[in-house]
Amino acid sequence: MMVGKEDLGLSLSLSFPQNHHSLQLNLRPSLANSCSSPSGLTHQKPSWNDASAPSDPNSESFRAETRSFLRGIDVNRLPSTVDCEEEAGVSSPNSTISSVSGKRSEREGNGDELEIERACSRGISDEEDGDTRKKLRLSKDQSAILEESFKEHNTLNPKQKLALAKQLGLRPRQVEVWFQNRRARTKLKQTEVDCEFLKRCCENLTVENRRLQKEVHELRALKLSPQFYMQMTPPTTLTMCPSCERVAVPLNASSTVDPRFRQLAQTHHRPIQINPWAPATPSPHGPPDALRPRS
DNA sequence: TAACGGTTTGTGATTACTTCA
DNA sequence: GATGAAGTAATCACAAACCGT
Repeated sequence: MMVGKEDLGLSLSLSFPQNHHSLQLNLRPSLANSCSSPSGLTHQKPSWNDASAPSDPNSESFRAETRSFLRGIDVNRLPSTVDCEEEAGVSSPNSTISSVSGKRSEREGNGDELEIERACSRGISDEEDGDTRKKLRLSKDQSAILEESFKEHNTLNPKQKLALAKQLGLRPRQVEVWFQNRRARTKLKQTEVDCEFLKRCCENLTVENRRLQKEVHELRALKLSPQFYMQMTPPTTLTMCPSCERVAVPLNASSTVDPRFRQLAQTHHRPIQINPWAPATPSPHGPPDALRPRS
């Protein structure tokens, strides 16, 4: 994780436990790729139906062609002719160059929302008319407002989306995409946190398991010794440990008790460290949100 | 120290698929 | 069961930050 860089994205809704300063997220897919998803589904299928498109959508040459094709086209070019056509339901030969393309835009492309989209688009293209525009990056203010909104509700209803878009001077689709990405990345990060938590749980349970096995061994060894029965305190003096509900031997028990047994009795009621975030020292932090019992 | 090029990270956007009313 | 809206998962592409030379 970069230190000097602002983390506007994912830090707000996540509480990191002690000793867990940062988590590295590498969302970058392998470049050589063809990486199909684990489920074997293909996600690379382009949606254009242009007859001139390369035959194998997954081939490297196809990608190269696509890239070189896109290179001359501004990805963030705001809807001018092509996009307006798309809003009207006309399909583009290359949907990736349009920020309002696809099914979603078709369903959104009506009524007030469309009006706002058009208004926003007009406004921005006026500003950036002429030269090739770089990939859009939201301003700090825009990001901050989106973050605030996300903290309040991580999904938006259409009204909220429109209002937010209007407030930020963005298209509703952009707001929607921002929220989608934000949810996805929050979830991803939470998954990593949960994974880390479970790993620590597992480690602690392994340690505890070893300790208990050792204890069983020791008890078995004592059980085999005849002295064990002779020197045992009468059952009436046994008490129950309130925490672990095992039979405990009072520390002031008869001095005639086998010292090995007494030592065992004194040591076996150590508190069991349950909190995986603090294997050595007690931590005020509990488990990650996702692992807390939900009400 | 500045400049430069390669690498890594963050993020806007798209697409295919799933879920649910 | 069919359909459409809204969501998720996976991925791409690019800008910016980082880093070694």
